[in-house]
Amino acid sequence: MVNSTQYTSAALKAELNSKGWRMTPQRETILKVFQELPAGNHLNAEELHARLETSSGISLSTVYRTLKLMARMGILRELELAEGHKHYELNQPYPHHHHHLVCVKCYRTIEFKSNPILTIGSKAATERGFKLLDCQLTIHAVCPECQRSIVPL
Amino acid sequence: MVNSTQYTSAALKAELNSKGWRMTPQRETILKVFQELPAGNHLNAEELHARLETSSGISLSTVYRTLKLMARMGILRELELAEGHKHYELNQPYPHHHHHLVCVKCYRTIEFKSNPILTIGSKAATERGFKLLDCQLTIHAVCPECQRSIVPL
DNA sequence: TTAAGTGCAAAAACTTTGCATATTT
DNA sequence: AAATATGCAAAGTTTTTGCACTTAA
Repeated sequence: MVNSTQYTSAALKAELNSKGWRMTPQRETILKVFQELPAGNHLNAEELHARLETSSGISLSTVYRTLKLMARMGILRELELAEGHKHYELNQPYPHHHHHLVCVKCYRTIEFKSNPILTIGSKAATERGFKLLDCQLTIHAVCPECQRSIVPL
Repeated sequence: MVNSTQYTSAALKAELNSKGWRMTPQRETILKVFQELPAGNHLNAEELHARLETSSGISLSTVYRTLKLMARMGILRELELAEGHKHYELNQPYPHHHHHLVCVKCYRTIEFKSNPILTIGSKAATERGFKLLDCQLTIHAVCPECQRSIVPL
């Protein structure tokens, strides 16, 4: 378990309460799933729901509501890597913060880090008075394998 | 009309043909719509279809198919700025290439440029053998106005 | 000619919402 | 006690697909 200490459920509760929202077992469980997710993994709503269903019976509605809430709070990052559905991962601070290189054909995804980008992104936001939540470079490209294949689309 | 000379329909035809695909009036028309779109504008499938419907009667299916095709060819950029639907814009080279700063609450979007990011992105792709199609930094943040409002979500 | 592209309508996939009930604060 | 959150089922959006017909190469 690599990332489990980043963001405690107490911190989540505090942040929720400061805005008049509430901590619930569902939200705590969902946070935990993301914290225990191995680096480089992402989940969409359906996948998260599948993991939760067995143990806790959290509904799909709540999954969607929680993902949106946490993304807007800056706790989760919304990734648009593959077709059709958003994926989510923990929004981690500096040493773990990373970007994505995605093959538009096979959707293979590679993570990479870059401090300069983080710096440029923060500056772009703050100098316009925006409060930064997330800063992600997404590179769309064709991977070496797919460059060779003549497969269409 | 600022960008009309960037990418001719002849160039599109050549690129399509090189892969066994075909130029069609629909594809030509859609390219033209994007070329004539004022800087800073984006269209989703529905909006593009609405513009086409009046004159040319291009179907929604074709709109979706064409957007996906052109995005994967690197001609269009797929943007994930607001809720629920993708937006598209021309994927423009260097002097026009830009990134997006988006308010997660009101979805106000600001474009900004950065050469260093383009450089870092190209390098990240090519040093892994990927052929670069697009490189976009998306910054999620809260705009000054929305920081003041206590409106939830 | 013949393989790719289009339009249509139907289906699929994804996400949101209304409402009664349960829970935090 | 009051207001937020949840679960369920239903509805809403967005996107894809099958198929017969058309058209570019």
